[in-house]
Amino acid sequence: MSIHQMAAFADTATQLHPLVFPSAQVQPISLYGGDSEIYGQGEQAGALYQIEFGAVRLYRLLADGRRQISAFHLAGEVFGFESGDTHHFFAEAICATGLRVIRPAHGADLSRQLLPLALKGLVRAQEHLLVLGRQSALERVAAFMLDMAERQGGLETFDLPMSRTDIGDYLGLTIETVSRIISQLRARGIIRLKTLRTVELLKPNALRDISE
Amino acid sequence: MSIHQMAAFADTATQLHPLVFPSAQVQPISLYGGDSEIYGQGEQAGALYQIEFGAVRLYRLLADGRRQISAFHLAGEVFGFESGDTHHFFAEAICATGLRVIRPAHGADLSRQLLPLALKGLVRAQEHLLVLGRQSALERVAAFMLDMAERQGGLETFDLPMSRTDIGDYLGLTIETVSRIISQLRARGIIRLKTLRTVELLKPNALRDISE
DNA sequence: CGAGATCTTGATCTGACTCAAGAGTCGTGG
DNA sequence: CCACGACTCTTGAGTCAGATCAAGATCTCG
Repeated sequence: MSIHQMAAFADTATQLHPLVFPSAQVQPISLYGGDSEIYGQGEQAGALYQIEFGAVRLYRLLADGRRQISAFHLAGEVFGFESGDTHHFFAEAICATGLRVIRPAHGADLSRQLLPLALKGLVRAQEHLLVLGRQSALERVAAFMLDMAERQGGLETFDLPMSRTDIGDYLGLTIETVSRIISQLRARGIIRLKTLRTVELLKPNALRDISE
Repeated sequence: MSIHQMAAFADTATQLHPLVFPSAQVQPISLYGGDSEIYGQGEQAGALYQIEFGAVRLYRLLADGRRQISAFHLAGEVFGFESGDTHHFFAEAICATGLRVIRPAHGADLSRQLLPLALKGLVRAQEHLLVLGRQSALERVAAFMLDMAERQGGLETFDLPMSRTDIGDYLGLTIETVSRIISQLRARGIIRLKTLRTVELLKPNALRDISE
């Protein structure tokens, strides 16, 4: 999608999962190209971001460049809330992405709205700990495919907006291992790739069996 | 500590980090022996728990028994808040533990008090994702030792209330690997074990170098 | 002091990583 | 519309960190 197409789309975009933020200033949609930074670790926090279209990765880096993506966020989801007043992570658009920026009015109390989001994120992160700590490469990729399918409406065909490198950095695997496992799932007739980034689930239950 | 000693201590225990929960019923301290369940996955949630003394593990299980401890909680900390109305994890006392149970009054809104705790937990969990996804066994154990030391006041000597098995299930390692790494840190003069569960940091900066 | 649990150490194995080519895909410009 | 070039993805061969299997050693507590 070109920047021009993005701008045209943004004009007509509707708020997918409307959030009621009283006494907060909801700005028009900001556009981000692929691989562009939304905020960086250490930056001043404060705004919230709701994804209108596109996808976002949140990640941390080690000094030597090792990267762990802690979460992907898709259309409709909200991110950007922090503990303390600075960001603990990097946020980047994965592909062409439109964000609705919400800047709470000074002194406004959004805890009622944010608590459910924070708790949801906490459960998600803790479940991901189980994947990274205790599951095999095959189990990780299977669980990832199911998660992406469910978050895109549960259809049998869905997109992977992110690269194999991103998937590896999310699952704690190398790009080669991710690729090998995808090939294996393909060879076993469990998934089919319509394109490199479009997956068709042929046997979703086989994936469920694998990921336990 | 026997149950009698626990009871005697509980009578005089003070609330370490008092939380103000208006319109919530704060009950007397409940006592738990080592390895006793506080709540289970799927149980009705609702109460909050503040640790007066002792330590707690939160964990999830896979069908075949693999376990991932998502967090340890020490004296003064609060746990038990959930997304939705059922628990997503198991909570167990690690050793003799006293808990102050807080049951919010029906309809009470604690989001203002809980949001900072949930956000803190979220950052903690996401940082732990980096450890599990991208760090070596040596880096994991080093980071764990530093974390435990800091959370017990930053002294050079601190306790490990949990077993090697617990540490392994928290760090995504086997008990043998944890033991080997501890032996290696000992051989390098970085730590000393006063007892099996009491660690003395001889070179905390060496640990910091290892864990980056 | 003794028995069971917990922890340590050794030997071997293996799943995932690393290094190294190739193949495929996609956007660009002629 | 096609051809080029760069990037992403796949596949193969060899290696290694951590798992597994198997004893021992040490600790704890009755």
